[in-house]
Amino acid sequence: MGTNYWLLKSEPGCYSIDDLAGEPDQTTSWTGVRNFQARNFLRDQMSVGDLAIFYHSVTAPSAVGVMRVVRAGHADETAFDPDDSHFDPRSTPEAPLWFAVDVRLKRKFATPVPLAAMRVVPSLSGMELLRKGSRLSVLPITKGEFDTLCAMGEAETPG
DNA sequence: GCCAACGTTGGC
DNA sequence: GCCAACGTTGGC
Repeated sequence: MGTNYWLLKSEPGCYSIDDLAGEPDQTTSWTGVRNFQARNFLRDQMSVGDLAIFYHSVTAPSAVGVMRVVRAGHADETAFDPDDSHFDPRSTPEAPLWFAVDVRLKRKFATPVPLAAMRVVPSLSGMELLRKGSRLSVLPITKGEFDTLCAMGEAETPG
């Protein structure tokens, strides 16, 4: 099975690409996802070696870099912690409800790719991200979409 | 099983 | 700050 491509959302006020860059090994567990469709992607579809776009939502919505999946789906430990804001008593170590993958920063884009810039690129028009009301925080993208976003992110700043 | 109410997400 | 869209919950 080949490499799959993903887009992972985070509000930078909660966890940004610079937070990831500051982690040991620039690696973290992508925790806190509490949506069943996104959970299914994390648990069932993401494999070691898959590549993912890091997307900042809400504040200056934009694609900001690339990550590699370094550990496949496993229980999201934050669901077990009553002091964590993502605590969910329905999830237990014996029968986890929520899952995470581990990701390592591959590179931060030279230039963030704003959502508005994506909207005007025809080859990106199929992305779920661009659909009005799209709220899925883990979503598959195609290799073509991934490559296009990378090219835009590494392009020289105009002017 | 339906559906209204509610809370959350997220662009603008 | 506003509001549209969505997922979840809970009454019936």
